[in-house]
Amino acid sequence: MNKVDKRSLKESNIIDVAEKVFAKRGFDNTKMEDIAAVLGISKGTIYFYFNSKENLYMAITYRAYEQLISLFHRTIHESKDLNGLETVMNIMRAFMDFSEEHYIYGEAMLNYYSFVRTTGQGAKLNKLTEGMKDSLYYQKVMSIQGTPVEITVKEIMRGVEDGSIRTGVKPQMIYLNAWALVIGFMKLNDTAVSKKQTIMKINVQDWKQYILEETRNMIKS
Amino acid sequence: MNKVDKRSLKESNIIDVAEKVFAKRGFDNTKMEDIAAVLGISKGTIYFYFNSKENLYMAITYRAYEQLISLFHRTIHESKDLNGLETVMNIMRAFMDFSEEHYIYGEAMLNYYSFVRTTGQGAKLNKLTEGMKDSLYYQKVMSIQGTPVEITVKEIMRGVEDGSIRTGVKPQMIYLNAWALVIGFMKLNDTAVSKKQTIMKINVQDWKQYILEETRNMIKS
Amino acid sequence: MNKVDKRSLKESNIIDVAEKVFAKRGFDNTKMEDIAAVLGISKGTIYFYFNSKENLYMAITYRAYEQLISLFHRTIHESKDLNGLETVMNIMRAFMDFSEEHYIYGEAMLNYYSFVRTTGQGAKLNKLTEGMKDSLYYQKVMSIQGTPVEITVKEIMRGVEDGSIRTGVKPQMIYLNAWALVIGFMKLNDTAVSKKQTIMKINVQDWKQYILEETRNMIKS
Amino acid sequence: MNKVDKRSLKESNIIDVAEKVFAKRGFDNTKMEDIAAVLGISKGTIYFYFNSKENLYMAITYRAYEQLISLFHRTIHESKDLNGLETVMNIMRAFMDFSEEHYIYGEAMLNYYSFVRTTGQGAKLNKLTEGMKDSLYYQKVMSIQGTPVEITVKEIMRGVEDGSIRTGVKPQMIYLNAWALVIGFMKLNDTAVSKKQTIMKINVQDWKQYILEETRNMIKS
DNA sequence: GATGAATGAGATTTCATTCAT
DNA sequence: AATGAATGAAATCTCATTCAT
Repeated sequence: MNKVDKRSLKESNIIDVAEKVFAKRGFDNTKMEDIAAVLGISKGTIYFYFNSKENLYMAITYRAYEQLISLFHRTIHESKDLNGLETVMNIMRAFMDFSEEHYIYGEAMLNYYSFVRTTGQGAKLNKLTEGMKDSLYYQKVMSIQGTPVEITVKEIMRGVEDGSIRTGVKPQMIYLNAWALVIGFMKLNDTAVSKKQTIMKINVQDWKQYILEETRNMIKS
Repeated sequence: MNKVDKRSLKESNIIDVAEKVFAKRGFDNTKMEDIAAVLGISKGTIYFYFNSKENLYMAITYRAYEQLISLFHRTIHESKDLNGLETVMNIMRAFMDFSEEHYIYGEAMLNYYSFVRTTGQGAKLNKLTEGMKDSLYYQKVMSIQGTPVEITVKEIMRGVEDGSIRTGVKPQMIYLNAWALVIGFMKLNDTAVSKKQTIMKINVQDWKQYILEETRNMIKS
Repeated sequence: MNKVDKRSLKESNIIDVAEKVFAKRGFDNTKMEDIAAVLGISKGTIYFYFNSKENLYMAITYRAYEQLISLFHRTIHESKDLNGLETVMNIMRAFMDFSEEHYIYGEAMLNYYSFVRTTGQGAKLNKLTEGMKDSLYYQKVMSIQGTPVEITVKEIMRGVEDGSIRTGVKPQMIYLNAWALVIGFMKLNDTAVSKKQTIMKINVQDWKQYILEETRNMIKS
Repeated sequence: MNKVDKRSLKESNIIDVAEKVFAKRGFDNTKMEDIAAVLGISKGTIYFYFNSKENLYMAITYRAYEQLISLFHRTIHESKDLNGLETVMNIMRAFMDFSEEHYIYGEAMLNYYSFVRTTGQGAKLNKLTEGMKDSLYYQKVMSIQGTPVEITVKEIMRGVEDGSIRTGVKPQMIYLNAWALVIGFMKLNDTAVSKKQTIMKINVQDWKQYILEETRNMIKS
């Protein structure tokens, strides 16, 4: 294994662990020490690979986007024989599963999105600070952050063209709404800690099913 | 003014300010000092009225629920001549406006809900710690936290009875879904900091309108 | 004793100690902890009074200038019956004694001077950083830092007028030269640590005497 | 090129760069990494050639003395037809130019001198620690550190003998005084960073001239 | 009731140095 | 010889909380 591979393998290992620890304790309540301890290495080593806690978090964010994008691509590929509506529904189902499985990814992407949208307000409102913008990972995320919408919007438009999705609603609106639903589902379900099966006496899987069905009704032509 | 009134007036003043400061900077990034400074009093005084930062936050949470409940009651009262569907839609609209106006309340209620639901998992994901459960405000919130669902569910059932709302979906499911949508709207819109008018090229008010319309379609009979 | 007095007394106590510790170990090698330990208080308390290590150092610098100025004033006052030359010589002798007694003051003033003169070069070359400029003490020092030269120059001019000091050399040049000599004397003698009586087989007090005599020869008319 | 030559060439390269970096940022603010980066090599390599940061600094100190000595020798050689006074003045001028050109050398020599003179006081005022004394470079510097004085003193004595320099002042005193002036000039001018032309409204080159003239007056017979 | 001084337990980050390869 | 990953011992600074007055 060459140096580059070795390095990125190690980085990857660190992210693997950091992900879990951040997911369990939250960003502010996680100490670099905690992550290092789980890894069995020293704090210094983490700083050798990532230059700050924020940057490490940003690396996770990058991975979140990468994985989401690849998930979307895979889903689209697998749905290539289906019409636009079915494809979009498959994407949304995949998105929900993804959020359930990787709470931290959902969080990270939301965080990034808010940060970018509200930045320049001065203070440190987010876990992210202005200085973050110089980080390499920040840049990398910036470059791919728009992809999920783009590719989904494309499928929505395909659905409109093939007549499976209704006209009159902007594709972005559909995406936004779906994302909001995923976020609300994730937050109320709080998949970070609990694997509780019910919420307000409603079975979580039933709810998920309901969300998908209603979304379908909402967008189908 | 008697002692009790004087005390609760002062408490109220502190909450007023704390609310704004927490809303602007977030819980972790807000120092007790910051709040004291805005109030023009000393940190010690805040501790005299509230015993900890968490408890102060819990007081805000309590107020959030109080206000939401009173808003729901008021809305129901004003809709007493309308059918169930219209009433429920008015409640939801009120909820969305409320979240837009008081981001921190939305946050606080969500936080509380997650905490209660996931507690005992050992994690300190939430801002709230186990010790919090002994707090007076925690107890107070506990006692009213179920009210918004309850009264909304009642209206949904009225709608089912009067034929304006479709049958076959549990009222709780409807509430849950609406709440999820409100949360997603609030988080993506991030009304804490920005007053941006658009998001992903979508006009925020249009989106709100769309959410309400679609929710109506989803639940009407 | 009122609050203000109490506070400034405490500040003064801290400076007293910090001065000695910085003098003994140097700025970089002194930990805030060291100073706190000698004072028998906690680090936090020092940060309560001074906001940073740099600012504490700046407070010492301010005191250095204050004391030097008051020394110069006192010397001038005591020399009011003497001619300009004698007065200037008394000032210089006082300056040398001052540097011998308070090495750290000499250092601090030199540091400040260099910082101001060379600032804007970007990097952290000095113990002082750019951020320092916002510090209250920095401002205070800025406002009095020119005084020693000014009042000395005035006496030099008096000497020129009363015929005791030669013409043809700018008063600032005389001051600069004297200061350089004081610095060189201080640095080679290194009065921070040693109380050695000789240097290169030369008796330190003889050397001091020599410096003063030669300076007199240099400037007398 | 044999091994020894190759090694010392490499060492020399490292010193070349280290010199500049230390000069620009100061000892404490310079990281080994910085030096390695400029050299385009790894930190490990620097440690292969020098055993510690201090030792590297000591190597610079050694070079400083070497170069100063060779400069003095050269100057004396070139002044062999002049009398003692002129020779001594040429030495001093050379010394001043040297300090202006290589601030770090002036610093390093002063540092070493202070360290040797004040050592055993327990303090860690200096950049140098007690452990340093075992270093090879420390020993090497020790062996030549007295040379500049010695050879200058010899010229001063020649001046006394040929009648160009006044009697009654110990040659060491003259050297000490000149060195002090060079140090003061260097520190106030702070030639490490600024190339400012004036200081306190005095033109730096005029001041240098003044220092030399006055020194001449001080020592000539 | 109110103040603000004091605390102390961290948290992030830095960096000289070591060492396996 | 050279590398660069890894360490670990600090050091600065923060802030919720306490408490004497």
